Amino acid sequence: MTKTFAKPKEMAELVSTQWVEGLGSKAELKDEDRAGPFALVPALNEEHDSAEEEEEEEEEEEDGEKPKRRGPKKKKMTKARLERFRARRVKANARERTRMHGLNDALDNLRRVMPCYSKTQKLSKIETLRLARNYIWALSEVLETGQTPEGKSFVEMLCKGLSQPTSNLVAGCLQLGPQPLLLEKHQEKPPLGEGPISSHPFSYQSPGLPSPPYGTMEAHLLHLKPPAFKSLVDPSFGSHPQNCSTPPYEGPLTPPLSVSGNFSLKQDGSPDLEKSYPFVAHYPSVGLAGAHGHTSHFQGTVPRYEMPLDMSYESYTHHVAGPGLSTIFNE
DNA sequence: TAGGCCATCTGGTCCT
DNA sequence: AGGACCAGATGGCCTA
Repeated sequence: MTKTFAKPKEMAELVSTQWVEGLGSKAELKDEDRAGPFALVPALNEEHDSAEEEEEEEEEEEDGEKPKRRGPKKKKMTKARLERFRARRVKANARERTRMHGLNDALDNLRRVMPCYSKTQKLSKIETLRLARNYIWALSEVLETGQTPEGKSFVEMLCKGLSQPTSNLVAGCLQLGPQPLLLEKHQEKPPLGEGPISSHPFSYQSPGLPSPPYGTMEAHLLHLKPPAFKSLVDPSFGSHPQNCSTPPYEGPLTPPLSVSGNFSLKQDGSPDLEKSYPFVAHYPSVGLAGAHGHTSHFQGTVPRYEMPLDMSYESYTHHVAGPGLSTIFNE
């Protein structure tokens, strides 16, 4: 990143004060290298060159009649060695940057499949890893028990060990608050296609409810880029021709999963898409709940949008979000 | 202003 | 020898 070199003037000043003694302390080395491109500008290094030349002269003298020093012989930093060292360091730095960028890309891909994802409100690295751990754990529970935990406990599972702001973010994204949920089953389901849109059963927004921290639900939906679960089943997916960095993730951002239960089936075994999951959730503002300006109370009815196992992601998004948004999903 | 987060540089270690 | 990986150090940016 160019961030480090955002202040060329300061960098030039740094460079002008370094490298008087060849390989100096770590701090000196670092400052020099931090100068990056500037270190390679001859004009900035003139005085260092002269210092190095002196060293070379000293080395020549040593070969003469001067008494030899005791102890391990320190290799002098000749101009050539210095240049080799610098070139090596520059290359190593570039590799390290690339490596870290690959790591960050991978982390970003991980963020995208978390239950709450926002380009604008990115989870920190450590919180992403913690949430991922919890998410895996929660999904494993679902697989093992065959039952999806009730909404509140699912959020609790997800938020275990997370910081308060992140917990609030997750709860906000899932439209569940840190307060106990009051479940009611008398609310009417909104008509499919008219009502609120959900890309993820957790990230439902009722009409009149506060927007998710990342903005409107539609804005959130714009992040979605299926092909459905392709990366999970296609071994060839993920090969990257150029370098070892993680390939860009193009799968679904968050696998649909029901808060209220597993994929519900009608009596004939066909997927029941009509069921809704009504509840009233209260979550008053808590200390840090305003991490993303999401501190209000809400009440709502959450439709039970679940993707049946035998349904393609495209059909699912079409069904849930209507033709318009499913076009966005599947473009 | 302190603290959290991040990008980058660096030297050490291990491996090929 | 050179690359990958790692952890420590450092400084910048942002926010409460």
